[in-house]
Amino acid sequence: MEPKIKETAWNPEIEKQILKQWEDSHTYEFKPQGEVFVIDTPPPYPSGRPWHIGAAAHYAQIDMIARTARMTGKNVLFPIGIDRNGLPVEMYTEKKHGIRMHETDRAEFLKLCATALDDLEAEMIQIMKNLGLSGNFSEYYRTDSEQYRSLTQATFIELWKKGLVYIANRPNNYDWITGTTIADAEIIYEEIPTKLVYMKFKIKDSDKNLTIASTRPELLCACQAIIVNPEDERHSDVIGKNAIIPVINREVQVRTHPSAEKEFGSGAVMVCSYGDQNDVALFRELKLQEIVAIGKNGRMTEVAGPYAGLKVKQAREKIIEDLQNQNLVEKIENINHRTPISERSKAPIEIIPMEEYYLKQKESVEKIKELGSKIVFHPAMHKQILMNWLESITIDWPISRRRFYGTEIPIWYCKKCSEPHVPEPGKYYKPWTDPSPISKCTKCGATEFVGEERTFDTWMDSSVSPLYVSKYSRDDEFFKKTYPTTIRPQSKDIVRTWLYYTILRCEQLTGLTPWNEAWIMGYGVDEHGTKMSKSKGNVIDPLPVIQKFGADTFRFWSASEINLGYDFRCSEQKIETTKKFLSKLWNISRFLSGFPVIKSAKTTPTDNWILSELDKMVAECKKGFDDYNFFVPSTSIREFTWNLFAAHYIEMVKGRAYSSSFSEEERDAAIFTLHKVLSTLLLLLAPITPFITDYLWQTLYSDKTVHKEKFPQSENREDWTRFTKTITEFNSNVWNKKKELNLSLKDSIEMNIPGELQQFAKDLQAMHNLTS
RNA sequence: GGGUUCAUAGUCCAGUUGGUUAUGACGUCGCCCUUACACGGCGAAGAUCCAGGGUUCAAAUCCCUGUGGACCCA
Repeated sequence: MEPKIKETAWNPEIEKQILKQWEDSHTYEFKPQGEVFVIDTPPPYPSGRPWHIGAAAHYAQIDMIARTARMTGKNVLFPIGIDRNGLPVEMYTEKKHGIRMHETDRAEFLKLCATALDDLEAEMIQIMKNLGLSGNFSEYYRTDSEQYRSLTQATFIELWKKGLVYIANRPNNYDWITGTTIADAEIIYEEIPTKLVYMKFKIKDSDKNLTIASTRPELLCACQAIIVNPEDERHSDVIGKNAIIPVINREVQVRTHPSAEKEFGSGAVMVCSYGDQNDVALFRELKLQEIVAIGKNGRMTEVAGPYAGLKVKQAREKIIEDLQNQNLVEKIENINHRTPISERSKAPIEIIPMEEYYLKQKESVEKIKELGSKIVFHPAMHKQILMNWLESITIDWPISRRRFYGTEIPIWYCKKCSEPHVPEPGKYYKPWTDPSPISKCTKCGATEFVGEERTFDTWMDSSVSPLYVSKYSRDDEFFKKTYPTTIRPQSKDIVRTWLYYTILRCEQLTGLTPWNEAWIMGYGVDEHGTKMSKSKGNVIDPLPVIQKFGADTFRFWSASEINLGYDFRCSEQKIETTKKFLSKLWNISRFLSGFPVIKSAKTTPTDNWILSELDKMVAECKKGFDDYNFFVPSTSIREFTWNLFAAHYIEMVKGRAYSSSFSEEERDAAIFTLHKVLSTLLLLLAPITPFITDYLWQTLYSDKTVHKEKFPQSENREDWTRFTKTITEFNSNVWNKKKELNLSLKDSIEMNIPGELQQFAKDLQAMHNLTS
């Protein structure tokens, strides 16, 4: 019989035809019936070219989750969305057009942002399609669409009415480059070289000096207390006395507080509004009157006297100079200071009191711990990231931002009495340009309103993604069937933001968990283990890699390289060598395509042996699939296929399958077993490498797609795996012996088959041409 | 300072509840076209399982201490 498969290698070009076939026959259409499985897909952010190869690997794996669920008979909702709100596109647009957002017409600026996003988004969608994602592309959503933003606004209005939103004037993390308040989660810390200035403070009514070391001398004008450690004997004599602030010449009291470290500087610390978070805590605890020394423009305010109007850095230089001129500096040390900076703009953040909207979260912490404890994490260890974060929440969530490209806060203020009003939920509101939907102030009865100009923190949008995909408030029946959703896949760096905020918001709105499972992935790093970044030049563009090697190769690499939850290395060379496995699978199939498919047969010991090994592997794969850890099935399938099935079994039964000196029954048993193993392998590999498996499945076994099939089950066969070691060792011995004697593999040789292997003797004799 | 986590051949990685000679891949080096595959086959070299201590008849595996890295928090 002529082999059905002619080519000697898998051609990734075929992927395009298969993709079209899936699309034309709506292979992955979701029906909200039976057992449903809903994925809260992370909508990727098109922040620039190229898309991160680690992200592409991540989405390939999310698709494996979807396909795994389908192969266990579930109806899978795998939404595809694009996240389009937030700072990065604003910064990208500013740079691209050489403009400043706050100096540009708002409507004009928004248009430029949207255009920039469209281009980047198109490429992303193309990569996702090429990767073979079985998602719902026909209904892909954008977080800046009217429908999405109206949901964000509606959920805000709901929480507002529940009394969970308030305005407060509080010290805020402020990024003066981007001109906006930022949440704790957006702050990163960097070691920055800075001067630690030892300044001399005169003690009032005494000739004593107290030395205080600080990295922020420009905040002297905002100093309201000096603290020393109560156990620090060096300073016990000045406690309770007043010190005179150098240059400023104002008096402040010296107090004791345990947060003053004896080892740092001189042991005495000045408390200013606000040098760092510890200052904020001390002002609150000691009930000090705050002095606002730095303005929103990043310059010193009037209270700084001669330094008013200078930028923080300039003011620092100037005041150090003045201190030195007046002989008030003891010494200056150059140190590396761990400085909080804005994750986005990389500018040092300032702590400035500002009026912002807050969403209450402190009182939800216990409830979220309870929900969190019920969510199954894959891998389990990453639940700890959430729990640690919950432990450290101290303030409510500031949700307002002074930015343009985001969902507008739907509030109108009465022009007369400033009372805020929220409109009815369900529509998309743009208060900065829309006429007020409120006609009369509920407080004073006035009829003129002014719209809010600020937008929400982008996590306000992202945190309702499970509600959006399950059609919350849009389609009750659909929502009932799909919420809580099944699983949230995401990377581990945004557990404390996206994962946490989603649980918070969904709990506040529905009282339920957003999902039952969370699947947490590590980062993709380069081949040496360092983070990829544009500045280092070690970024790998996924598109050419996928075009060169094909999606299946990329996917199998992703599965076999990434151990769930751990960081993984990306190297083109590794991806290239993965291709060899697909080649192996292809050629095994090519060999089998020369034999008819036989549905049942009376198997021989050799057949029973490989079927028993197959059974064992199926059970192992199941464990991996159950945990959505594709490393487990991909590596065990590869090892079985290459090192047992191809290397030993196929070689052992080749003679029998070609039927030179065997009975018809024996021949059929070999052919039956060969097909049995291959078809099982194709089913197991279908979620990982959907293209090649579907092609081979349809060529060899069916006129229907493999992706409507179910996983094979372990058959609890009699265990023959105890022979594996002896068989492989015997084969190795023969090969070695022939090599020693300089014989070709087909030459005959005289060797004894060990007693244990007598039941396999006929196959072994034919395989090695034994004469004994 | 606290937490999570990691440490196994030149490189990457496996090692389930402790049990003979530590898994596989990449790379390297030999030999080989053998009727599925040279994108292949066979073989070889390459590991003080981070260090020290403890538990045990027995430790890569469990416990303690330390060192080094990654990430998070303060």
